[in-house]
Amino acid sequence: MRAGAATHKRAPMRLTNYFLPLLKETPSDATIASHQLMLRAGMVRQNAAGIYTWLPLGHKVLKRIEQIVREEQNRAGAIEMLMPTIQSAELWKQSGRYDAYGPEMLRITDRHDREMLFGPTNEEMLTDVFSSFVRSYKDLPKMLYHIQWKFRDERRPRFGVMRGREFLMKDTYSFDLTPEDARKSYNKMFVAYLNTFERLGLKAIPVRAETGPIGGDLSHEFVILADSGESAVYADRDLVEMNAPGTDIDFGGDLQSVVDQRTALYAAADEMHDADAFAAIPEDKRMEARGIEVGHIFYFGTKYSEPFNAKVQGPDGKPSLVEMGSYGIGVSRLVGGIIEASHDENGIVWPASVAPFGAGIINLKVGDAECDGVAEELYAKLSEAGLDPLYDDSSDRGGVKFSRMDLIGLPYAVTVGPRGVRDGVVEVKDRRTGERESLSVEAAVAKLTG
RNA sequence: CGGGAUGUAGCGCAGCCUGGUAGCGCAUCUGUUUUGGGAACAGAGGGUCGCAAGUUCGAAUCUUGCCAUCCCGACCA
Repeated sequence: MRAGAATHKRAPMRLTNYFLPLLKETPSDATIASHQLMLRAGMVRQNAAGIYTWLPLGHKVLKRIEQIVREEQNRAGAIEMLMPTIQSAELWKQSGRYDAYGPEMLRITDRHDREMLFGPTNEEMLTDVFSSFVRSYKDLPKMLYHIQWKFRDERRPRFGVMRGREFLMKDTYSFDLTPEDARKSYNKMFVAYLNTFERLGLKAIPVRAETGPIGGDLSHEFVILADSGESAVYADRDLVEMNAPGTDIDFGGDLQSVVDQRTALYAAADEMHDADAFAAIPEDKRMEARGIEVGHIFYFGTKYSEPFNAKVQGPDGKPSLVEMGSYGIGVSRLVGGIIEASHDENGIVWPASVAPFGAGIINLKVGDAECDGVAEELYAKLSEAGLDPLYDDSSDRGGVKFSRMDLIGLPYAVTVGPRGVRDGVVEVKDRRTGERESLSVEAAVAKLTG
């Protein structure tokens, strides 16, 4: 993306050339804030229950989130690839999940009447690919991931993109020789997730999750705190206030202490909640909140390596099944999740890291040579600094422009009007705080890019 | 999948009970005046009333079936 920015030139993003179909009134189908705001801000359009078209503004945010997720996976040593959306039923029969999955799986037959399905996840497929190439323990450990659309035919899709049927997900799969090594992979993802969510402007906490037949403590859900969250979360306040380890952490080093530091503190969702353990926390540290699950990591041992006979030869010459784990992040769900965690009565408040545009430029008197000149100058300088501004060059009235910028939630709005221009200033408004200040063009650019 | 509700213009809704020319607000288009927080006036366009059968001289309205969407619950990134 960085490299692309230098070579990928495009015309200035003027609102009059953009495709931003806003809604003034809230569609009656939407009941939670993120869904309402995504529809009103022209980010998505529903095509069927739980299936959405990503309009330009929503698409930009989706891609920015995806890119942050990608960068942190790469940093942790995971390797990107891409598997298909449509899978053959054969693989799923081999793992036994073709029958186990039930009606949530969208089943399709092709023209030759072969059984296919729209993948709800990719354990089978990747284990199959992996086992067909890897023979030696020397090829381990490996973490492979892809970011791909998936489909789960939910009984009841709802909450817009937060619980859609078609959704974009990042899923990583780890392959190790021993359970001890698998824990190291698990720890890498644990840390990568903390850093990822912090970069996304979110407060995400790892909560203990059900581990299934494998047992152990190697399963965590990452939840973000928001009033509209679907499940109750109980946690030690110290955990919530803890910062992410930071992207300069050494993924080649021992991460156990970093993980222990967090898992030692109480945090659980409804299903795993232990009232006694929670009561043991000092009262002022106890926190009950609502949470939205945005990530899930877990170790599942040889559950899939067994049916696919994914074995490697160890140093002792003996073949052994690979130890696996899988690690998901709901990328499209995060778009809604971030809005749930960050909005106000006027609209969305994007964290700068995922905002569709870095700033908005509002020209209050389009056609006035001086205003046009200052707005163009601002646009050029902010673009030059890589801020990717959106220039509102429409002939709408001021009030319309202001409320529109508030709705789409860009971090800053810079207003250029005849009054300010006369005095050599523009007005910079911080979307989050609402603070406004009059600054010279140079000072405004410095403030936004500094 | 159980329970509840709704489908009428792009969006939000009224009309249905009691059958008789399909309406309102916003948005859109034209014109004039406006223009620093969702402008005013004048005019215009836009609808197989979710679909299909039925009852009737006549159905948005009554009956039956189907489809779609949403809400609450149980389950999931």
